[in-house]
Amino acid sequence: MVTISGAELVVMTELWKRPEGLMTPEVVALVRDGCEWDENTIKTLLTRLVKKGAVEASGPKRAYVYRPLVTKDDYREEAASSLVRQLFNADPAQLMCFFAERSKLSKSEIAQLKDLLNKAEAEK
Amino acid sequence: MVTISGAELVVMTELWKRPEGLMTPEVVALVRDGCEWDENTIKTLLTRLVKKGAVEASGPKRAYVYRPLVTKDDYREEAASSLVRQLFNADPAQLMCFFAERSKLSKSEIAQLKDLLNKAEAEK
DNA sequence: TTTCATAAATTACGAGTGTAGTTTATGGCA
DNA sequence: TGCCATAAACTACACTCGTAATTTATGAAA
Repeated sequence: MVTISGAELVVMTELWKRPEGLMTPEVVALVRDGCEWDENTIKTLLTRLVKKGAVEASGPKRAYVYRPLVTKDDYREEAASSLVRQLFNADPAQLMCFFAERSKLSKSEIAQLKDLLNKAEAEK
Repeated sequence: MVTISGAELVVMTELWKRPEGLMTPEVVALVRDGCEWDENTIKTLLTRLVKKGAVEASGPKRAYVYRPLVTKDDYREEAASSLVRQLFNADPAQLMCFFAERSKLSKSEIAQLKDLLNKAEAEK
């Protein structure tokens, strides 16, 4: 149950894209590509993520390699469950209906989803 | 884009259940039914919600009636979109797939969803 | 009319967040 | 071998949040 704040999530997102691990300048460059944060800001976020246990910093001093400890899938699970709990009566189906009704899904997405639902049904 | 914090959301949830409006003691009682917060805590949350514009306090002094200004549906939309943006590549279909794969949906829920998808498809 | 219960407002306070500036330590280059 | 760039650590600061305690104002009861 590591909590990741909004700004921290932006950094995590880059780390998730490079599971091999990244060094400070790379993280800074990647994050900077999407926003205007100061280098120090990004370093602060990295440090906080390490302190929280969401990221590990390994390797020699002055040349740390940062890697996510919390996986994207785990975090998705946590965040999605929390949303469902708070706003959709803890019932995932309600969230899905909500989206099915109001999202403009493409034909192929609809087909894909029906396929997944058929599989889920078959596994019962 | 009114932001509603976690604790505030608990209060909003009760207000959403009674759109007619509630007076302080009622809000306190309803919220207290689900948790152990101090009365003052709940009043603080109400005040903050009013200041944020998420709730209106109308009526005579010392007998305010509180009503949600932000609808539950709007807030669901905002929260769900934000989750999708941050963690699912801004693509609702990805969130739905995520749930379709890992949630234990009941047979009837699956049927309901397929039905909704068929309708969405027909409307294209 | 004075008092009391209590609704509303004000104040509190530590932890977390967004957003950096400042200081320190050090590996590599001149 | 001394200096500099810079990685990492430390400090900052206003704002939000969770969680209340305190103060003020007032309608109703005595």
